[in-house]
Amino acid sequence: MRILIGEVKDHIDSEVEISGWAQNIRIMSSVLFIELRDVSGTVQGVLLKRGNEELFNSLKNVPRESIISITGLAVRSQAKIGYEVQVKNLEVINKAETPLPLGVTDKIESDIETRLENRFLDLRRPEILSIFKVQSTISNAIRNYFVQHGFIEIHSPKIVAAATEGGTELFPVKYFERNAYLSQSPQLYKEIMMAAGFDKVFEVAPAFRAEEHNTPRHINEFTSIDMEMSFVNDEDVMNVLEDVIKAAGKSVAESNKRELEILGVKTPSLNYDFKRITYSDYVKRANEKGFEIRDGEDLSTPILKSVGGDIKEFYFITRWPRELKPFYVQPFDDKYSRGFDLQFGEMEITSGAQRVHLPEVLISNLKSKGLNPDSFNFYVNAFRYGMPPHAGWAIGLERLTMVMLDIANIRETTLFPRDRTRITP
RNA sequence: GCCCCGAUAGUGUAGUGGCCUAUCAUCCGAGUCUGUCGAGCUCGGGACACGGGUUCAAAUCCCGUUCGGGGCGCCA
Repeated sequence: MRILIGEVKDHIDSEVEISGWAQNIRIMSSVLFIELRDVSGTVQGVLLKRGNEELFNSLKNVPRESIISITGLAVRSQAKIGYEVQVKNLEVINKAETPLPLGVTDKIESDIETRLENRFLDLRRPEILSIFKVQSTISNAIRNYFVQHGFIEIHSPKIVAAATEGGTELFPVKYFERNAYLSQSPQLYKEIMMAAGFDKVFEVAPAFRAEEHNTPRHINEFTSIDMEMSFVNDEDVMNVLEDVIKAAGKSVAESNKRELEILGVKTPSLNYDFKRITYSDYVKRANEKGFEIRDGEDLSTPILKSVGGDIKEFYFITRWPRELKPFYVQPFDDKYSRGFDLQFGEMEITSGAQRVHLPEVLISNLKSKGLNPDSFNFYVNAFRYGMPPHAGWAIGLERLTMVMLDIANIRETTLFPRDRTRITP
């Protein structure tokens, strides 16, 4: 029975079977060492030449990263980690070709381009694997939170007919004899679920944005963690969001000690109240820092970097001007809305809002954004026959992973990023 | 979409008009060495993105193409 390499330490002085990638084979005149790696770690196998000549000599032709299975005695030794496996039986299951397009254990760092082109090799590196182990913890912690709080998980369509918000470009797809688009957001559908009476829903799914952006924080397909709740306002869902982020941080701190160590990242400590800063206050701070921005203008990247750079923690920007937010965001007064963003420093992690629930407000908002309410009938109709007040938000999973692990490029927190020019692998 | 920068062995780099038959490391191959190390040592292998131009002479200067990185806009 194969055990994980990480479990070998629990089987000292007994026989173990381990399988994985031979990341390094060091051969001396009469003894050789094989470093074997699997998802749980690495261990060294030792083989003496005496009595094993044939096997010993055959290993001289086994390239790095070949798949090998070893059976042998786990013993304490002078190996760096304090124990090793004395090889009794060794099977070369699948030889790797040489040279590797990317050295898995080389001390030389490859460019992100080379790494993404050979992502399966890049992902073998413990640091890179650790990023995605942490990401798994984050999404599961958030999922658990929702499930424990009575949310219903939904799966909304990703092929849609209409734009969601107007602003963002969509990817067109051929849908038999008609034109359709890839969904940029489940926004309209999760609101319809409030009209359907589901009360609290969440969805973890891809979102597609056809913007030709070229930045370290945008990709064209990302994972959106969406939620929507009925009979609540913007403040309520901000509180839920704060709880959710803290639950994720706590879960990472508890279950990813080894990964954080490998990544050289401090355990996320979220033992503070997330500040609520109004948009207008943010504008004031920007002006104090020498930017010339009037109330009503969008917050530019340089402003977010400057003002947000002073706040190296999670915080909300609330009460955005109505004209900067989509039609479905509930007005606060004539000028401002009940829309908010969750930021970390300069980075927008979440966008949320209390939503419009009265059909006449929705229609007037659509018109004032230059959209035709008729083309949103499937959505507006849901508001005509009993739509509760509701609010919700959407987290960018890759961005949340970035800020939790202090990673600068979103491509690092995406398994196979889809950016302006990359659609393979 | 606009602006800036870049492309040299499998990988990461040095190179600033002749000293380039191109540096170093890693890697790959051959040999050597009973123990922890990023193991060592010896020998060998492998590259100037593509197309055009300037020049006696181009990896190096100019133009175009392709690809990549970054900034801005936009957003998660």
